[in-house]
Amino acid sequence: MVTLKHIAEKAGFTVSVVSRALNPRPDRHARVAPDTKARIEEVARELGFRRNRGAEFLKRGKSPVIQIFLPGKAYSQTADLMFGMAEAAAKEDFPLSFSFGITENSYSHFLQSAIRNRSCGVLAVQPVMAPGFWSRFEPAIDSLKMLSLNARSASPGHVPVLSIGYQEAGSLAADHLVARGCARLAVIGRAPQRILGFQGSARLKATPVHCFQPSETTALASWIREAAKPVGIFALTDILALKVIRHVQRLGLRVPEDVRIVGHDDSEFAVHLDPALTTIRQPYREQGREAVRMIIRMMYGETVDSKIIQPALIVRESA
Amino acid sequence: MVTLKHIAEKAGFTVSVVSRALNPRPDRHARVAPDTKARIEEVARELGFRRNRGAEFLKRGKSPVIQIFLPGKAYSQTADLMFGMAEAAAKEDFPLSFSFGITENSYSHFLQSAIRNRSCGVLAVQPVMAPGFWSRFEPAIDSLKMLSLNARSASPGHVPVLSIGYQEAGSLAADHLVARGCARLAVIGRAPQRILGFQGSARLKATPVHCFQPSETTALASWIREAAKPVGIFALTDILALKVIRHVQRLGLRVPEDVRIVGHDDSEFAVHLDPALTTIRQPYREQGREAVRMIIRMMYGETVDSKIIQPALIVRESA
DNA sequence: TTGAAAGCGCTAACAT
DNA sequence: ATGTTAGCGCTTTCAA
Repeated sequence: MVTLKHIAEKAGFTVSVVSRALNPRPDRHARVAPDTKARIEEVARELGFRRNRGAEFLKRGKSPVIQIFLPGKAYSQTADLMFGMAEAAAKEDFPLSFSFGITENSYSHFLQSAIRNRSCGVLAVQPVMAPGFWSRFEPAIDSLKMLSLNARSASPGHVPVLSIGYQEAGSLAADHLVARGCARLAVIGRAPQRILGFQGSARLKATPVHCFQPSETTALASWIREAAKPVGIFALTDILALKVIRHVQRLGLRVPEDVRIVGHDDSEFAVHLDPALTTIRQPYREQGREAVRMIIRMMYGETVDSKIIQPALIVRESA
Repeated sequence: MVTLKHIAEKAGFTVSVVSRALNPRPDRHARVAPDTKARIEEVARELGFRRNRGAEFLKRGKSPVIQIFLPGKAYSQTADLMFGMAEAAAKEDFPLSFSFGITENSYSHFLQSAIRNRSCGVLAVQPVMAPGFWSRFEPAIDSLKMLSLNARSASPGHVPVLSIGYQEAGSLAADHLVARGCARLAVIGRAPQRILGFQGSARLKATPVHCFQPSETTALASWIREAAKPVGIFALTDILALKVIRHVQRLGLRVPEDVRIVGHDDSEFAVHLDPALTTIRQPYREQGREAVRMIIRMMYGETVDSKIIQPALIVRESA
């Protein structure tokens, strides 16, 4: 429980000097001598000082708590995101508060609560919102530092976006399947961006793409039977891939000889399937870490740029 | 951003009275008149007041942040736990800080950090610790309110434990398999408590149990071939169950007619297997919620009792 | 039963 | 470049 006061006493300065020396964003009008700064930092290290974030932000009329809004459904992905966020936040002693929801309404509640709690850092996987949504929150919303994750709707003013490369995922899948000799491609599932990326890359290779809904497994089966082998399928989740593999094997066809399958998510079970699933791993954990790092910078007044984190293709046996 | 001050002004009292009226744990020496309390609570509700936890605990020389230590590995379960904790904490405006680790050493780091941060609430899935571990933290550890989750090692003094019913899980599996006519039972995987519960219940029904390591799939296969049908298998994770189903089907046997299989975890993919997996669902999410509720009570000085939360058998097609 | 006042750890004017 | 001071929102003596 070492405070600025302890450091001040030991180093022979006042608390304000110590505060300035250790402040992550020193005011240009409040400098300390280099020697002083070095000395104070040394003492702080010796004593194992960790700044009390609550007190720091209390003084600023704010809360250090980073408020986070996530979809309460998609399991492993959300979990990964949370893991990453928790890691990065713990490192800097920033507390977290998670809320879950998928509707515009629950998001609205969340924002109100963030404003009431004087939180200045907000991380959100935003639901699809009606136009005019943001006007409800003016002008309080401007006091919030926000970072949007995988944005689908427009955000107010200049809210930066940290995205996962969904289009790129589709692209990777198509390129891989074509490279493995598939002249006929299909995609099953609902995920506009991934489909877009898949179609885009397939078009470049002049390869036709058929799209199927998750429920259209029989339609997919007959398409598979008729198409020239080998055929390539991009399943938009690993669960779908699991189902497709089962169907293909029931049809008496072989994976990957006749049908090559790429999944998406790199779920825990993917490696245990037979054949082991080739799939796309999204760096959710890294996205979580980066999101927290970015929002912390924003909480200290920096501006950050939007960016996209790229996925990786994990090649196993199914394609 | 409504504070005690706003309420005080509107209700016509001083801040101290408002504080006492709204305090979750009012001192017996600091009562307010029932009318006053009612009036103040009304105003607080009207204004949508939410207590600033940071300031509240700052005054007490503590931090409101609940520090949480979890194994960084087992995915879906840990995620569920986190979901539950996050839900309960958000409801009461308590911030969270998660740390991940599995070694004694990382746990030691975590505790030191919790002490340094003046956190009074600690939730931990404790690793296995050497005897004498706790003496390193005396007497600072006593200032921490701790709740242990699924404890395996002893904790200092009277640290309560909130457990998952692992033994009960084994019990449920054995009872179900016997009720479904299995006269021969096996268990595959590593999880002492679940195995104990399984064996215990099987013994009561005078049914023999064979134990297999996760790697001993061939040994399991030959055991299956020779045993009188139907045979019952308890797979200690759903992933193992997936593998066993595959092996059984390759042997030309049918699930569940010849071999009945019960998994554990109720993973996302369990329902999509063929046949759909009968499995045991552990209430991790509820455990997370309850853990946070308990630790909050402890942070306010209440004492809580250890307890066990019971799992449920989800009957599908495989047994 | 209520009010006045001090102070938790920290930051940010303002003064020196 | 450093010191002094006030105050963030809240709890908690101490007095009335």
